Amino acid sequence: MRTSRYLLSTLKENPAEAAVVSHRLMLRAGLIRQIASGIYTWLPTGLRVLHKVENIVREEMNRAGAIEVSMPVVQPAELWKESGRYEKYGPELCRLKDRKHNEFVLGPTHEEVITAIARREIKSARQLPLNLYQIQTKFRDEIRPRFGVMRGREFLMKDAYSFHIDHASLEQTYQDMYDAYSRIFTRLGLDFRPVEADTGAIGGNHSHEFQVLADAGEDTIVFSDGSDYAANIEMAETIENAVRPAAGAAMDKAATPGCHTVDEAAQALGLEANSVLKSLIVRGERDENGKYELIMCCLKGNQELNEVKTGKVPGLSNPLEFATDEEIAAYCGSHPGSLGPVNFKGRILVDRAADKMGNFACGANEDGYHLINVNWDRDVPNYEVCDLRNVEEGDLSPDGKGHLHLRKGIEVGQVFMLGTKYSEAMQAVVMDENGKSIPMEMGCYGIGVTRVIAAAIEQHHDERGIIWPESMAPFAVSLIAIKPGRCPQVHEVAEKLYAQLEELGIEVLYDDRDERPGVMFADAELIGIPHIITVGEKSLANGELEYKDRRSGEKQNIKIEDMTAFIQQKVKTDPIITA
RNA sequence: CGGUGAUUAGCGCAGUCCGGUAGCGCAUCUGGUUUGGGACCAGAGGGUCGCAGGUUCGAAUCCUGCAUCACCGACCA
Repeated sequence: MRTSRYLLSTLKENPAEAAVVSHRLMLRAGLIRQIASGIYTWLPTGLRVLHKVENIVREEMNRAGAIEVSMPVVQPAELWKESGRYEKYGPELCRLKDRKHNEFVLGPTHEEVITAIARREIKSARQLPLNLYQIQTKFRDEIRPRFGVMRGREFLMKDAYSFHIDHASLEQTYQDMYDAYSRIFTRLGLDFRPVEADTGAIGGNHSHEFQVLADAGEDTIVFSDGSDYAANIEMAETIENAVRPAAGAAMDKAATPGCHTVDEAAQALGLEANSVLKSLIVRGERDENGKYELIMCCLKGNQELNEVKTGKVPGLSNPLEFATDEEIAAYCGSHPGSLGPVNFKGRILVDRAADKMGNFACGANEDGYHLINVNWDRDVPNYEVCDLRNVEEGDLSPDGKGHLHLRKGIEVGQVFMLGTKYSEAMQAVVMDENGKSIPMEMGCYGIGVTRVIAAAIEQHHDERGIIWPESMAPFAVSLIAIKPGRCPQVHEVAEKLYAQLEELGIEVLYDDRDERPGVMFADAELIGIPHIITVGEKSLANGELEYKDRRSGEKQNIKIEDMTAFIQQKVKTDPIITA
């Protein structure tokens, strides 16, 4: 490709709206342009990268035995009503009507469509297992799109769905997909971790996320330094090895006027936050009339409630809902900030770490007062101990091996065992050997193709721009001719080398603009092309060309006649897994 | 959805408090000088000041409403 005939679209200045480095560089390098909040055009350079990622994903999916299909973006609402998600999915599901007032949705995911296909096309258990995938546009009307394509509303996703006669077969395909994902992200040059994950809105009973480690990530992941335990913080657990101290002096009441937070109360009482109990009021499960009870959750004052784990406690609202201040005042007789388990009239859940506290302080259920020297059992006879808190840096690994560490991650893929959630709701059944019709076991497996690109940039950049992993680069080689208009030999050599590289099937961006060298170097480095060849008068005098490695910055001169072989060798270093 | 802020040339911004001929830098075009890391000089083009209404002799500026965008939070494969 000649730069003079291409749309480079690089920006010299930083766009005002971009807060994270990948968003900024994607705009500056001319990969994407925003057309509305969370909705982007992919410019030529960006699209080349997108195709690179797609092709690697496609190769590995095919290798793992999945079959490619393409499903519609616009889907009849009818299917979503059948699965029950038309009501359940919420405002993130974009709904629309056609001219005949029929209801449709923009697909945020494709379980409904694939299940409708499977129940019609799969006629015999002998066709199983079957794994179908597509690489296709999704639309989710996110509350707050941000960070460019990292959390867009319209995005490209590879989604695969597998169908099985039994759970053992599902487990096999789940493992195959897990392995395929590991190969994909390795080939893409990403530093990633598979972690145990919550199943969220998709449902199902077992799931792993593939997280790319990056400070800009929106997820917190937890892993052990003594084993291969790794989990999203939503799921992560720990072992509490503290021992509850013996109860001491009798419970007493202390005035804490104006104290509304744990820290304020602790300071007023002359205690550390970890000696004060944090009491939160949440809603229980709704009954058929929509009524619910209020439940108290107790944590150590310096620890955080984990809403996902708490929502899974039987009898609690899930997703977890907090009580309003009005509900709390009416029920407890005091406001948040003065709440505590002593004489609380409802169900009390105590986090496992908080259960190890003794002689602690807590709210008195009376505005402006706290209780001190409180002890479980003695002062609070009825309570349940559960796992309610977020794990913290340095906590023990739940397998007893090593300690936990927290890092930020970008979720680029997730694999789920769905079980029969959709096949039962939508009657996707096959006959078993006894002639009995049974719902198929299902799995689903997603990769955020557009998000992968942002994640790669978060991990691979410097002050000059993007440094693409070889496998994702929009071009393998940047060929820069210094002032070809002034020196005919430069022009001649550059043109010849360009033709040779093209002939070899190496993707070259040949900067033939006759710009000042600084402009061309800056663009090549901003776009992140891994190999930069410069043709200039200086080294031509010795019969040489200049080579620069974008990643290491190392330069070397190569004889003109050796350059094509040299580059062929360089381009071959793509870390393709041949397993 | 709550909080905060923004919207002026293709991009980045000033001007708004205190109403009076719409500006700066970059980019673009022309001419010249330069020529190995985002050149310099001279000139030119480019604007319904987000939209609608109001106040005023006069509105980018004041008032009202709306829209869009961003950031923080809540939420989220």
